[in-house]
Amino acid sequence: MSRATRPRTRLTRAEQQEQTKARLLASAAELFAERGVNGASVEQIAEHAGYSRGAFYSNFADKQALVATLLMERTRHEAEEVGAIVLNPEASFDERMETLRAWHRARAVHAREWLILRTELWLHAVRTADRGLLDRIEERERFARQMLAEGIATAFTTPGTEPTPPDDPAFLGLIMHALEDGLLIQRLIAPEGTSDTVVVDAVDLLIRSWKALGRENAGSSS
Amino acid sequence: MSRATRPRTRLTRAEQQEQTKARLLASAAELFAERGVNGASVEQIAEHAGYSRGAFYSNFADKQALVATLLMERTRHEAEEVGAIVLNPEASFDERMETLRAWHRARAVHAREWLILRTELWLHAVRTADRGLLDRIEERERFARQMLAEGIATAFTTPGTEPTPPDDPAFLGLIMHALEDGLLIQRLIAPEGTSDTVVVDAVDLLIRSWKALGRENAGSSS
DNA sequence: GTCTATAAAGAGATAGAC
DNA sequence: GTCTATCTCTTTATAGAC
Repeated sequence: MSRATRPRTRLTRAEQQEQTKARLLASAAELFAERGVNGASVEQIAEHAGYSRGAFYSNFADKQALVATLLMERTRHEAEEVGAIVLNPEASFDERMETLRAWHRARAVHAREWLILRTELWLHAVRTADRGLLDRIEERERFARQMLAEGIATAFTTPGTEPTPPDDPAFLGLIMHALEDGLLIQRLIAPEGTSDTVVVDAVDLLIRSWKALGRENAGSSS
Repeated sequence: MSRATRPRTRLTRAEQQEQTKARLLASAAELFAERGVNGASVEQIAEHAGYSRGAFYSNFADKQALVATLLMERTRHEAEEVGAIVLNPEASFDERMETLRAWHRARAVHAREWLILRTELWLHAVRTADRGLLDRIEERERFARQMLAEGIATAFTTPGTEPTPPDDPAFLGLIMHALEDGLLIQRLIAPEGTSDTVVVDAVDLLIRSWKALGRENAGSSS
């Protein structure tokens, strides 16, 4: 059995298949961003990953299965990373926010591709009305909103200045999250007037504005 | 000549062709929203409009030409309508805003389809890197931002309360516009926590927040 | 101006060799 | 597990009838 002769230098069967699967997924992500889910054929995905159509079909039942896997993998991966940062109990709020900003900066390199891919995927999920896909997406969006809501709530309590946000934190988190995506889209399709710091600039302005409104509300009610 | 016998009751040749073209465009808009630009075939578009493939190709050079026409037609139409409302010199600011809100309410019925179609079209333009299409889209976005910027600026001068918005009106307009789209997307893919008045609620909160911040800035600088 | 028929290319998916 | 060959269906686009 040739497998026993080199147990470490080469990948095991299972590892190699995982590698093939991962390469196909990465290839699909690239091509989906570039040509859309419908615009990228199975042959192109396989070839771009260095395989043939046969390899594709021995790793995924069909094209739809690959789309589902890609969406779930990316969503879970992202949620885990952001979750690990934001929920880290050993870091202060400021430290966590700084780490999160760094994470966003690192991601910004592929912001365009990631935004297009994400858009392509939700569009695909909405169109196919696939409940499994839609549930995953919904979960991701709720998670993002909630993280932002908690961050905002913390921003209002930490400095010991104003005790009350001017509205439900969940609503403020929703606004922040929606704004981020909206700004990234604007930056993609109408870049004029959008610096590369628009998102953080906008977030900063909103926090300051809400603090001002919070102070006014507190003042008038006391 | 049978044409001369009923000069009014039936459409002229040119009118009929315009009607065919319009029907094909409407059909394409529906199917694009439903299945994506790549997912809707020429045959499906033609058949759904009540024609055959032949009729399609005698009205459009190819599929790409239809996409371009659709995008330009919708963009121009929308800009004209909104422009006519917002730039109406005979109406007061409040009247114009009320008319605009009514326009948005009327559109809300097809909000889902319109959002998906718009997303599908910008995605298609970005992917094909078609400069003509991209320029049209960019124009539309700039126009929307500018209208909002003017509306916000007016909101700060009309009541005679605070003279200065807390930031460049163009930036505030960008935020409002991005936020609108972002919220509509959130409402589509993760409706939980988004009432059917989220957009107007968010806009209202932001205006109030910016006014509060503007008052603070004015107070501290005087 | 619109329809029917058809050409030519590309898609998804399967079967069998290795 | 991956490749090559192949089947079948759909696609875009054109040509010629009416």
